[in-house]
Amino acid sequence: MIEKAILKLKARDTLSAEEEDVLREAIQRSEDVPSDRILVRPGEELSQSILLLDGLVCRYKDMRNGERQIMELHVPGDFLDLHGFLLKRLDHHVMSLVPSRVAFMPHARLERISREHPHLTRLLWLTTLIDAAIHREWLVSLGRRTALARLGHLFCEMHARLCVVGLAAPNGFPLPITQADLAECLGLTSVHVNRVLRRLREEGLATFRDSWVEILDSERLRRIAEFDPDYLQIERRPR
Amino acid sequence: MIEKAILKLKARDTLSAEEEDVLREAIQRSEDVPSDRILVRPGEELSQSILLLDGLVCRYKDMRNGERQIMELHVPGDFLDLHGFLLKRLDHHVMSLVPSRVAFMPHARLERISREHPHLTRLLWLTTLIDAAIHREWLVSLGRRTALARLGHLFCEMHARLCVVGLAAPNGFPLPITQADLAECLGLTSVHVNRVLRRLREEGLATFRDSWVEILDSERLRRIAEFDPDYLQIERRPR
DNA sequence: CGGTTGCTTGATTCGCGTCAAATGCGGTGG
DNA sequence: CCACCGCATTTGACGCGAATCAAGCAACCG
Repeated sequence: MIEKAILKLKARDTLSAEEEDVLREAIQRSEDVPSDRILVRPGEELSQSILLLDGLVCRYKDMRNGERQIMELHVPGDFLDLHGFLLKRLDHHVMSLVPSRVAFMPHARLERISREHPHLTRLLWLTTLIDAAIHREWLVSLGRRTALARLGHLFCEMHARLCVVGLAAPNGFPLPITQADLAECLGLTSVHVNRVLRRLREEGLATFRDSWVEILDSERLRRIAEFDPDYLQIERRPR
Repeated sequence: MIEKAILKLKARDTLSAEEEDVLREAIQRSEDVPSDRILVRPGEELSQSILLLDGLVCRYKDMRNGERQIMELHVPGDFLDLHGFLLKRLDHHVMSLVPSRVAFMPHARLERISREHPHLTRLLWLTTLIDAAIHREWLVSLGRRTALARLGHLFCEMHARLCVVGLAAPNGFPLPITQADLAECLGLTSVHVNRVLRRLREEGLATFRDSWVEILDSERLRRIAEFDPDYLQIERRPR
């Protein structure tokens, strides 16, 4: 059930059989959620964290005028609100973008893991550090990259992350969201995202149709987007 | 020596005398560094983490064309690269913006803390989660706020964070950086930052002169910037 | 089928960038 | 003591990238 989360951890360090068991046992139950379901609201008191088993989920903040900024797209194997274990209240929304499947881990279990399994705790901590690294890379996108590079970078990132959990093809991956959703990730409008997608297509870099991203020229796309996957920490080493 | 770090933790949870001792003992030595000194380079193998005792330090990434994006400003009491404990290599630079004083904590000590002091470990983990929360708020700034609101939000954030460690006045705080540095935080140019600072001044919201930010109308500034301090988690509660 | 949602495209506007030059000021050395 | 320099700040003129406004189209669906 939580195989993708295990894959994600094993891409960063070795995981003992015992640690794997502890994780499996900490999962309480799983549940299907429809599209556009808000899973966590800002300020809500939390007593469990949510693991994404299948689907696509985002975290976002909204502004007074109704605009949104999506801060991360979550793929299967990601914890959606592991930071809620210590923050207790989130500063943002967590929402499904497509019908998804999630599982729950009570904070009491996480607390016990933090007492009894230091190495596993460090690995969980690590996953929140990778989230922060993704935030930082998005900061660079919003602050310094052109719209074309932003889109290209997002495509490269999602491809790399989906590869880790076995959900990407060699040159493409599913991305079942609208152009408006993309705009909310990238700090743009949907109209401009549409124009930039056309340019990516016309220049033979990538296409986005029928909820699928096809990367046509990976080499050139990475160069234009200045994509360097180091920040994703996809490297097995003792942590 | 590490009083400000203690203050920072105590603003989020209670810290036992024993935990405080453990922290003090884990500090190896301290050192003065001049302005503009690079403390950590991306990719460099790390074996210790750095705590900022005094001064001002930033983390940034740079682009091929020489532009920079600053991702966080660090105030005394902050760890500069606690995430390096598990990441082992950073994806960005850490650089002093003014003459500063830092202290070092070997990763071996952190590893031991993670084995022997679960609650203290959770508090250290928490500080990295607060860094991530700051990243998220900056994402909203760069993605959705106007230049005026970005500047206002940064001023509000720095004031709140400096208050925690006792370095702010009721309506102002030291900010010894250039307008060009501000621009690199905010995804703007120094020319535009200059114009927007003028507007903040003319509208009676805030001033920035002689390395000092004076907040003239806190109420209105917060409303314009849509600043809500919840994301900084300045609240004592069990973690 | 009428209504909704997402995509596409054109015309226009505007916030911020770019380029350039002037001003101010602390530091330095003759 | 003053000429000079380097750096940060300030201001103006102009240009560009993305937003805004608006309209048309295709697919889906109850």
